[in-house]
Amino acid sequence: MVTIKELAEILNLSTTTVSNVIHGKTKEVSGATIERVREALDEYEYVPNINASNLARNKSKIIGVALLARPDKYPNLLTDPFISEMISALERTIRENGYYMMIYIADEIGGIIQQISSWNADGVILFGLMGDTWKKVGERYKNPIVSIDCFDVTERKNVVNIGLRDEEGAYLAVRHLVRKGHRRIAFLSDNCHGVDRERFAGFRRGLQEAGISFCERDFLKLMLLEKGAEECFSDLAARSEEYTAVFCVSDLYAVQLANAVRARGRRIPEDLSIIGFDDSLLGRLYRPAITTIHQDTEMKGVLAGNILVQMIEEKYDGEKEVMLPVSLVERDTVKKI
Amino acid sequence: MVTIKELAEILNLSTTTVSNVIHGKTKEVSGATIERVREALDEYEYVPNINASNLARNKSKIIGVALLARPDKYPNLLTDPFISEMISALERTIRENGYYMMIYIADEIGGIIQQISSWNADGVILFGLMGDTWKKVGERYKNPIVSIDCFDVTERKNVVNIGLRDEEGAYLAVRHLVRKGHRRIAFLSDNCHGVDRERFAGFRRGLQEAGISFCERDFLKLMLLEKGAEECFSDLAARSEEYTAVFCVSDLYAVQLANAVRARGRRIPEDLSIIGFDDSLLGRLYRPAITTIHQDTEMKGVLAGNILVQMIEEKYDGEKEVMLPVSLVERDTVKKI
DNA sequence: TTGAAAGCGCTAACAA
DNA sequence: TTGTTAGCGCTTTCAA
Repeated sequence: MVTIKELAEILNLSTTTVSNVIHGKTKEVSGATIERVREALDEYEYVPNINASNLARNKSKIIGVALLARPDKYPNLLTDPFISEMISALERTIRENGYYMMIYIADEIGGIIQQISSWNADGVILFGLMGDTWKKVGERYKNPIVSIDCFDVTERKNVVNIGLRDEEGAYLAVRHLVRKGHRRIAFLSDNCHGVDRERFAGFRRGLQEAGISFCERDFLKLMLLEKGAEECFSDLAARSEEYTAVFCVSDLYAVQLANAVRARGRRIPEDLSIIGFDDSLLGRLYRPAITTIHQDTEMKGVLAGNILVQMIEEKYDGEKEVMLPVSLVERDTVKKI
Repeated sequence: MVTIKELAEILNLSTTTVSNVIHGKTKEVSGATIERVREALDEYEYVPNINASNLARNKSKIIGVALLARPDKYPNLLTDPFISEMISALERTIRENGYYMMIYIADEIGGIIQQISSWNADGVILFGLMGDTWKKVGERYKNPIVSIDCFDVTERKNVVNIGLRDEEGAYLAVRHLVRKGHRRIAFLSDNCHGVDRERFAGFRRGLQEAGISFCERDFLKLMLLEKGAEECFSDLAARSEEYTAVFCVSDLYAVQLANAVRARGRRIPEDLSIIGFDDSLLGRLYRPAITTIHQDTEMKGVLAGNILVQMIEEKYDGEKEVMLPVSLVERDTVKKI
């Protein structure tokens, strides 16, 4: 692989000149020289060494995408339809902006920051953080950050959060169920933090508005870590028989619950109504198609990518927090009773 | 961020010594010095600059994962359940081996090689190449390559392919259908290259063995690019009425076909039997669960990652081609007639 | 057991 | 319009 220096020698030019035409800074280069350099670049198949460039510029063109893997979730994070839809959009956006994506997955944020700093990533997209994890990041990483679905965002400059009206989404779901005549409604999730806390709040508000009381057992909690997914859902399917409807915090869960319920010989939605969240590919393709709260997952990725690039290039002047809208998508898993 | 040089000054040592203890080359360093350096590393929160290290070592610890995006497929490659399962396994394997994954997606291989060379990736995983695309890569990229599902692999050293008994898989599928009494069987795919060519061959062999003739119209060809997915599948669902069973080259397609068929008021498997390929999450969660040809997608990713790392570290002494087995998974979309 | 110094390939301030 | 040169932070050979 030729280097700029070698090229310069071959052409009897300085590295500066060669470097300049490579980068299109040709205002002060004569047409003839440009031509000569271009030809040589082509002939010798010059390929820039990004590491060297990064080192010299103290930039990297890398956008780190950090996913916090909660061990109680599925081990294959990228397999989750919601995550993969978002990552896919993110990847495309990053690439189209001329940056490179590097994915970091770990179960604690410290290691991630380490690696991101090591690579000198120009910016970071953070996903799945919750609580005070924030502080650690803010202290140790000084480049722009876009977080997705985070809360309690710090006041730090250079941090933008892309969120969703989670509370409203869950509220809409419950309201829909209530309007369809349901009053015995359960909430299904694996935790009560982050977005799920918001969704739970919206769920409660929906019940309250309808004058329905809530007690702890109405929270169908998934213990994915302790038992397998299979058993978990089977247990909850049994418990769900006390209800006429259950609100699930994701389409993935909705589908799995539906299967477990059907495995017990009950029908969806005749015997149990189910409503999901996300409007992911899985829920759309499943039959009966999952009634759900739509969020524009792709938009989340695109926005996150674009905003981060703008921040990196110091062109961003939008809000510190962007809240994406939600909407109800009526499909086939909610029955009027 | 402290640098090694600064640390060396602070400690009144040379950069060599500091670097040595950082890398555990402590055979020739006194215990006291080791202690002092370690403490300083900690106190000043030293973070290595990987770019500088890469430049000096002429290595990168980057494994490039190149996906060729065929424009006639879905735009969001990572959204395909099969791809995302594999990438997920790959990511984990790469990470566990101490490497970093960089994804490159493009619709032509030239650009991908460029970028991979630019980053000086230690090795590459190639996915979805077909035909002579191979040659280009072999000529221009000299580090180890692991390809997944490729054919006509070059004789070049340093190239290993992870394949699948695709032909056998399709054959098993057809044999299963035949044993269940089916004789009017269609083949559904979007193309006839790469793995799909093999699967088609296995399909033909299965028919032949059963003394069933094949004519061109039995190839249900998806034209995803020209029309939307919706319309495509709707068309093919109509055409499928001439058959009692169709073999789909992926579970994703199987599910979509099933939906289109059901949208026409026909039932699966009562009116049409469907068999898929991959055994992906989607097919497992769908109801009726898709009868399919299992391939160990996760294993593909894990193997690809591990073998590539071994090649990079010059420890690989296995075959140039690894063929993973397939098996039939009977679920609920094939009826005996 | 420790250190000096060259060099990895590129950028950019400055000089000519 | 073009060239000189000093880094960027780290590794590694060779010398002390």
